[in-house]
Amino acid sequence: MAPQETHPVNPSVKTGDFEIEALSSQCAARAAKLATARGVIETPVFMPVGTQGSVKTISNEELKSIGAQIILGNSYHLYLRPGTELIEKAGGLQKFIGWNAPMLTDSGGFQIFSLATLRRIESQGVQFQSHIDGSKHLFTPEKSMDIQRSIGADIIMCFDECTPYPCAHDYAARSVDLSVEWARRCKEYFYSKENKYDQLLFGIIQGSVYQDLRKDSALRTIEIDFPGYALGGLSVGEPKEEMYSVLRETVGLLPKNKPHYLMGVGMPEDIWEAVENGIDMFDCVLPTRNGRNGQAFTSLGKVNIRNAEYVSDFGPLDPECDCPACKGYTRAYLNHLFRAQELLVLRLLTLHNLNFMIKLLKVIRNSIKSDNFLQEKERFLKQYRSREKTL
RNA sequence: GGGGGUGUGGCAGAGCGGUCUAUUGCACCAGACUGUAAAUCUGGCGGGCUUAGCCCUUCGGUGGUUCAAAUCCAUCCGCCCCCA
Repeated sequence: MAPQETHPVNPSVKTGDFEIEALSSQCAARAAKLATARGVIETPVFMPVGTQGSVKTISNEELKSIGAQIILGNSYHLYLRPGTELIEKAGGLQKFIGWNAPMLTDSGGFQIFSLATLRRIESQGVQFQSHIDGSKHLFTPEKSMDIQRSIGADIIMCFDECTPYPCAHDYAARSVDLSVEWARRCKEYFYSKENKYDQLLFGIIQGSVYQDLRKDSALRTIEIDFPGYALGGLSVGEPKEEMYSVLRETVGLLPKNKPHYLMGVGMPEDIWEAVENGIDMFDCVLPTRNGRNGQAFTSLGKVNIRNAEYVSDFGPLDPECDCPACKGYTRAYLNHLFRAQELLVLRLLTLHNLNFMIKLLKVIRNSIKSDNFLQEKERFLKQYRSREKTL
């Protein structure tokens, strides 16, 4: 394969184009195509998370084989290791890891939440103490832009503060001010330099679970103007109803002709709910992390493959699934592998879960195009919840 | 034949007079995980009940000493090591 000399944008498609193919007549769901420098993404889409430049346990070929269109990387983690210098030397992250398709990087904003004990928010940015060696690193909006420019993903995110749950209203309000100001700085700084990889910079809406703050954040972020908008600070521990209620009130405020990305979500039921309200893009660690922890998402609900009930269950993990784990192996064997701590099971469950999510989004997309989204949602959820344990 | 050691809950292994249903690890049984500090974490793990508590039964067997024994004594049974 010949190395790419410049960014491989297809000259016939303008990066950032968001072509809506179908709108549901029943709700705000839509099916669309988003053009990025390294390819067009069909939405709604699920994006596997590969924090350190790798979707844990899964090869690029396998990702392709299950239909992954775009994967995530993370600024904080990749900046610490292997470092932006090396990634630049390699010709960008995609070349470095051998993924010749779209990528998106998170800004480090989530680490403000997840590494709360290892950082301090200051006026200019956030002082992180490396979880690897304890060294200190100041992340500013400008720094995050520099990192993400070096990494070179097709979609990059504004540096924001992902607030925790619960979060007091006045804190959340000040945090919205901060994230809006940072978004302004991100945009200004990012476009002050050459956009070498033709990257798309998305803005992020915050405001915790408060509708007034969400609205304020949305309007002010839209005012700055980005090619795409994300909802952040959700699925951080709040009750589902809180998240759903924010979705109902906030997604409608976003420009209809631009992609809507719900960060960090999620569970199958959350994804239906979000698409119904107009979300186009999702990322979540659940398929990969839960897979490694023995939990599979199946058409019949969640399955903890470690459990005793599967010791001699010689059926497939998910009878409706066509993934390698379901086609070639039994629940009993997967259970055995998990008990014996054989690494194969981590790969098989991860592959299955990712396949499940990607296929789910395909089903959702098709249901929008055939305009029976709500019926499909009901059908899916009924089956998905059919074996839920009732007490 | 002589000498020494040891037997604890599924396994390994602490405890060596009261605070012991008995540390810990493994195994086992469940649960959690949502822009990844995660192949991780949490809970349970003798029996029963009116289950944030109460009752009963456990530390090879038996019998003692003691107000009180997994812990001390005697004896029986089993296992291990060294010398001959």
